[in-house]
Parts: sequence; structure tokens; C-alpha cells
Amino acid sequence: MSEEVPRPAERAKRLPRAVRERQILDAAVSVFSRYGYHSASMDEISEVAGVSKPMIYTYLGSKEDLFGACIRREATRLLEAVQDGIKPDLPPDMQLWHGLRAFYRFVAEYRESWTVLHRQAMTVGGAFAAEITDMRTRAIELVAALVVSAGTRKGLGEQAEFSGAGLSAALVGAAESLADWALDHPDVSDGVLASWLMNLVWLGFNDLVEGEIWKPSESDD
Amino acid sequence: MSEEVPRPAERAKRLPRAVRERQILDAAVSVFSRYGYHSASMDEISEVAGVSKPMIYTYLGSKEDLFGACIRREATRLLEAVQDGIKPDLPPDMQLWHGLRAFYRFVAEYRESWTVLHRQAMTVGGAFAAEITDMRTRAIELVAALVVSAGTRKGLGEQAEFSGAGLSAALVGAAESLADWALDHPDVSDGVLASWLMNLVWLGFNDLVEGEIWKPSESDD
DNA sequence: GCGTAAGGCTACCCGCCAGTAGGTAGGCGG
DNA sequence: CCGCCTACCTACTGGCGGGTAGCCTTACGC
Repeated sequence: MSEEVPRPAERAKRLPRAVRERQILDAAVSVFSRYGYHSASMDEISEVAGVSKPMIYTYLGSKEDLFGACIRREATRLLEAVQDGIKPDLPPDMQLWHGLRAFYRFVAEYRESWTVLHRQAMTVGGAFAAEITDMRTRAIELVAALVVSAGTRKGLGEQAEFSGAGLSAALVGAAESLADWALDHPDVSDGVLASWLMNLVWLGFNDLVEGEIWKPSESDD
Repeated sequence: MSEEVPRPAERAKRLPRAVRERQILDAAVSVFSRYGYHSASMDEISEVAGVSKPMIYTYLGSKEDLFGACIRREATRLLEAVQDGIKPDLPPDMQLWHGLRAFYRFVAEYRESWTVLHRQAMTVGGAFAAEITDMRTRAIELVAALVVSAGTRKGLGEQAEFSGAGLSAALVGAAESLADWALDHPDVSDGVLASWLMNLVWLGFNDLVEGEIWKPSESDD
């Protein structure tokens, strides 16, 4: 019935190495983001890339190497996006605001990059987890610097500096979590998302600085 | 030199099924929390459990079944811990406070449970991810209810209800992230952790309710 | 036009691990 | 003390998927 020729595995057009590498990385990010490191198969990546498996190995090395290349490329992208969004001579709150907006813009535009970085990178034991944790730590420290700077500027001392680490960890977590939430609500703009966080955190922090402190109303251990 | 008898695989003592199942689940949670679902091997789990592999299969079924059993047991534990911590007739902020404390107490005491639930459960495609997402969603909605209740009580209308979903997602994320941070800082008590979050979020939210709003100082698109 | 290197492929290997077949042992009812 | 059910085991298989050996084939330089 079908005159379907078995299509003898049409050969891919010759392309310069750099271009193929980009294509492979794109495919890898896409597949890794869907299935995670372990469940993703090199065969599927090669299929999505429109290229045969040995190409991947000659160009990008082992599966782990490939994943590492993905992580590093996407991390760099994210970092650059945020860095480009920040205007360094503004006051701390405005810096935070611009950073957040850039972050949410990035997540919306490159959701697969975000997924790989945030969700999948932890699942590979050892080196990559460490790398990601490092990046995250730097982000937290950056935020902490802003927060502490605002705190000391307002006259609060070491107390802010101490709890600043925890607070920043919480803030970064909130930002990430809100990013995940935003993936399911694409109609909410990056400005609105950033505003929510600013209103939550910054106002709360300001109050703290002003000496207004929430505490449990009953005596409790 | 060594008089080491090859130790012909000392048979495990006969124990009632319920006990063995508990032991196996304990071992599984421990191993899954260390290596993640895919990298964990049934052989290692059986070894840690002090029992041979077929036992696991006869008692708990396939690897996926086993993981599901772990997830469900630990999720139930967590839920109960939090539920027990909450005093339902207190005002919203006190409820949140008690819930948070119970949560951090749980994480500190059962860190492996927390790791499995938070980090590893997402890495198994499909059903479990959905289950966890569901649980998380319920947590978010619970928090949202508290937040909105406090908001409307103070006279704020639909605006709170709308942004409440996003804010709650952010808050839950902040709580989780702070939990991870707390794992590396065991000296910080659950009360302090909960206070940090309350100060951040609740004060910020109160300001919002009072009409005090942070907004970017320059005109910006 | 023709050599040659870089781009690309098919077809295979092999280790690891989820899952099983089939057998041993120990306690409890009779 | 005898059978028998349930707890428990050793020892295997089957296939999935990472990784590779070895071979075409197209474009570009000369």
C-alpha cells in the first residue's frame, strides 16, 4: 500500500564544526531539561540534533562532558543576562530590582536553560552539583552584600550581617520558586514578579532595620 | 596470614514481614537520599537493609514501587509533623509561625526524609513528580489561605487574592531554601529560622496591606 | 580534476543492573 | 517429631544504553 521508501537514513549536510557543536548543545539542553541527566539517552540527543552518535563523542566527549558543557554554557548565559540588567551605580534596592527583572526575563525566554540549571544539575553527583552550588552561593552572597549594605547604611550593625546569610538564602529560594511558578503563568510579566519579591522582602527588611520586629504573641519556648 | 573465614553470607534472622518492610524502607530512604533515584542500586539498598534483593521485590515490588513507598511514607510523616505543630484557633500569623517551626524541626530531625522529598523526588519522571508537585501545591494553597485571610481581615480585597498565589509560592520556596541552608548550619534553631521568615514575609505583607508599596524610583518601562 | 582531510555514518561491543527462577532453612501447628 | 508455610537465599538473565572501530563521502585547495 505505502510507497514509503524506507528512507535509508538520509545523511546530514556537511557543516562546520562550530555550528554542529551549537546544534548538539541545543539538542542536549532540550533533552536533558525534559528527562534529566540519567534518563536522557545519547541516542535521543543525537536524534534531536539530527546527527549520529559518534559525532557527539568526537566533538563534545562523554555524556558527562556533554552535560558539563551544557551547564557551563547556560550558566554563563544566565549570569550575563543578569549582569547586563544591573546598573551598578544605583542604590541597593534598585540594583536588586533590575537584577530580578533580568532574571525573570531570562527564565521566560530560555525556560529549558533554567530547568537544566535549576532542576537537573543537582541530580548528577559530585562535580556539577558542586559547580552549581557554587554559582548559587555566589548569587546568595551577592544578594547578601546588597542587603547588608542597605542595612549598615541605615545604621544596623552586625546583627544584620549575621542573619543576612540566612535571609539571602531565603530570598534566592523565593526568587527561584517564583520562577518555577511563573513558568506556569506566562501572562505575569517580569516586572510584576520582581515587584512582588521586592514588596515582600524589601519592605520586610526595611521594617526590620527600623526596629519593627515580628514576634510570637504568646510566650512560647 | 588472615584466618578470615570467607564468612559464607550469614543468613538474616527470621523477622515478621512488617518489621522487614520498615527496615527496607529505612535503607531505601537513606540510599535514595544519598544517590538519587537513578544512581541508587537495588543491590546497595538490599545490602544496607541487611537483606537480599528478592526480599525487596517480594515485599515492596519494583524499584519504582519502592521509591513510591518511600515518598509516601516520608510525605505523610512531614505532613503529620506540621499538622501536629499547628494550633488551628490562633490568628493566621501565629499559625504560620507554628507551622514553620514544626517544619524546621522535622527537617533537622529527618534530614534524609527531607532530601528525598525535596531533591530526589522530582528526578523520577511522571507520576511521582506529579505527586510531589501536588503536595507542594497544597502547601502553597494552605499558606495562601492564611495570607489571604489575613489580607481580607485587614480590609484588602481581590488584589491580595490575586497576588497571593505568587507570594505564597515565593514564601514556600523561601522556606524550602532556608531549610537547605539550615542543613549546613545545625546550630541555628527552628525558632530562629521561623522568625527570620516571619520577619521577612509577614512584615512585608503587612506593609502591603497597609498600602505601603515599594516601587522603582526612576520611571522605567 | 584529484588528493586529502574533515565531516559523517553503520554496526557493533560490553558492563551494569533491574528483575527472576528455583532452591534452602527454621519455627509453629499438630 | 513431622510436615509445611513463610522467610530467606544464591545465582542467573536480558536488555538498555554508553562508548567505539572502522568505513564512506563531500568540499576545498591547488
